Amino acid sequence: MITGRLSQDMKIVFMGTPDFAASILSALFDAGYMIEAAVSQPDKPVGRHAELKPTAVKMKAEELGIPVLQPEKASDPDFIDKLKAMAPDVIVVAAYGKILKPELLNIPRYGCINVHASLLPKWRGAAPIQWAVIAGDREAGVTTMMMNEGLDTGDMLLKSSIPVAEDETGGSLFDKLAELGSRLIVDTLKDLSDGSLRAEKQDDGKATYAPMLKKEMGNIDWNMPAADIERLVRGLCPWPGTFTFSKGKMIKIHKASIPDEEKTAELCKGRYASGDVITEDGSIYVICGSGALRIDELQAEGKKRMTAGDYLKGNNLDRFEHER
RNA sequence: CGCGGGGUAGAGCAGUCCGGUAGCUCGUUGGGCUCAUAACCCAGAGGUCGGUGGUUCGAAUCCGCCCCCCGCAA
Repeated sequence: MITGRLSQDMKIVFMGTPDFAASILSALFDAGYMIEAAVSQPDKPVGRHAELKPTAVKMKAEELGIPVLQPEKASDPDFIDKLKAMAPDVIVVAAYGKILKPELLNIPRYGCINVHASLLPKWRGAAPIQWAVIAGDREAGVTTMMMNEGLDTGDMLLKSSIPVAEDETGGSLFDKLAELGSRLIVDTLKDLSDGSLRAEKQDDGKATYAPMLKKEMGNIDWNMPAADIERLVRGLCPWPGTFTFSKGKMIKIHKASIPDEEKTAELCKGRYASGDVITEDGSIYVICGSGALRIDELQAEGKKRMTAGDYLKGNNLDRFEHER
């Protein structure tokens, strides 16, 4: 493994917040880059007793001995001054979570490079990974780009893709893309120092958007086709999760699958309405707008996650509702 | 001090309000029936009822404190 001296001498400032970003930071460190500072969102109260929890990037940076900055606003004058004083050659941004102004984008000599977890221009925005799963994309990937003022609209540098597995979840794809992105950013910086990097404009006409995930998105509408619901369950797993209601109580759906055609035909033969539940032999089947869904793992209020079989040993179900 | 649910047999639950032999379903063990079975029938094993202190003749149950798990909200 040969890393050019020039690249190792590049001064980098990193900006990012969640796990995905922490992986990227880790990769840069392992590749031997000088990281002047890691910028992350302020700690937020999290958990059952509203304790302050450091971001994934902050924890990783502290572990690696990299100074951490957590400005309330990325446009904060003091913060901008500090960045300027560091005189970074490049700023690497991964899921930082805030729009960056030109004032900041123009600080580094080579500009700001973003690692985005989609094959741009597809899935611009906050939650590209989950949307790829929800939409049933056959392939997903990561793209590095030169940042501009828009939302993931910058010129693309390198791109890398992988197939989406049949049983892919938001979480599993997240892990794969974090790995892929880690390699891609290192390659990108290497090409940058080689001078072999070429930027390519995005085709705005083909752009799609991946808006931030909201809890409410996980409220299952049983009138939807079973296949769509199954993808939604996978895409929103493990966060924010999908759920439904039974007898006024919320039930989380952790894992679901599509029964084979024979089973589906048998289930849909009866006079059932969307949301009706059929239980047999330790399995839970729900009638959907079209087809039926088998619930494999679920969780009742105040209870732990369990298999359908375990749940049925002490509970019964007749219907799932869209509202409490 | 954000709101709330829960901890009872290997698993999932009931019983707690109104103290009085610890129960259900599944699993498990042995036996039976059957051409056969994951099906059916019979029998059995398996619990210091999260911990601890108190009230009581008597506590899973009532009261105090502690530990652990989980949902909501942020």
